[in-house]
Amino acid sequence: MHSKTHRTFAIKNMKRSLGHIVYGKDTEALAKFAKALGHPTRIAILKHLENQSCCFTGDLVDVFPLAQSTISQHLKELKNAGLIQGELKPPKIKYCINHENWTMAKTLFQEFFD
Amino acid sequence: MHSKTHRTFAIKNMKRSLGHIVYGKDTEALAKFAKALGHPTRIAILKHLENQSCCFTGDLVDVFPLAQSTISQHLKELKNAGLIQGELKPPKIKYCINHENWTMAKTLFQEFFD
DNA sequence: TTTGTTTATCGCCAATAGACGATTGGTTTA
DNA sequence: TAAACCAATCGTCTATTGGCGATAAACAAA
Repeated sequence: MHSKTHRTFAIKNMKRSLGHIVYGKDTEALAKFAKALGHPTRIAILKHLENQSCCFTGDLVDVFPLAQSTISQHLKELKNAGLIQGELKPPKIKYCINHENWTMAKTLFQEFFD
Repeated sequence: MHSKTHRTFAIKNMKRSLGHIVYGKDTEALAKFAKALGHPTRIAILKHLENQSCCFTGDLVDVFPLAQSTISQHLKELKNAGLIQGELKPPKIKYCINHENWTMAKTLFQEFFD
């Protein structure tokens, strides 16, 4: 019944995390965005995208002293968080800010900081 | 000379990360704040602090279904990021938002999102 | 001084993250 | 078809994170 990845616990120790805690939707969403922003390379990539409006993976490989696979990995995480989107522009892939989610993130941070 | 925690590399493979990349101050700062916000429990703790204005570790242990040591760890990370500060109020410790850095973070996110 | 209360730290473990090189897959162009 | 190009994915490695219980440290009160 329990997920194999989590320990069981004695009843008298209840209150301990059973798997994981569920937070409000906004809390989860904000944490997800923040996590994606929690690496300087990804911040830098996004700043670059804001200037260029769009760009290709190859451009970034030239800009940052990182392996192509590493850049690709960061782009994947930004995409998973919904902050960017990739458009097939053969033979390249054009990455742009996802403005809808960008606005959502902006609003969430705004509200959070009052 | 190199930190032991980083590989060396062949000269012909230059362009690879020598230890780590140095980004602009704002980029680093923003990533650091974002990283601290990158866990829903820490978001929830901060929201709680915003409401309460201040609180003790013990209060949080009652609010969240997490071990005292886990809460303490999250508080430590928030403190390291500068988002909160602890005031000795024996025998307890009162945690509050660090308003100076809070404002700095707010501004950085604001600027980042345009 | 001893006891109780509160919080931080330690040690451990599983899971995740971040970096790399190498390989694969898809699309053009020769 | 073959060759070239670009980006994603795979496999591996190390470091970090997040959780826990147990222990230590700090201080108040008895």
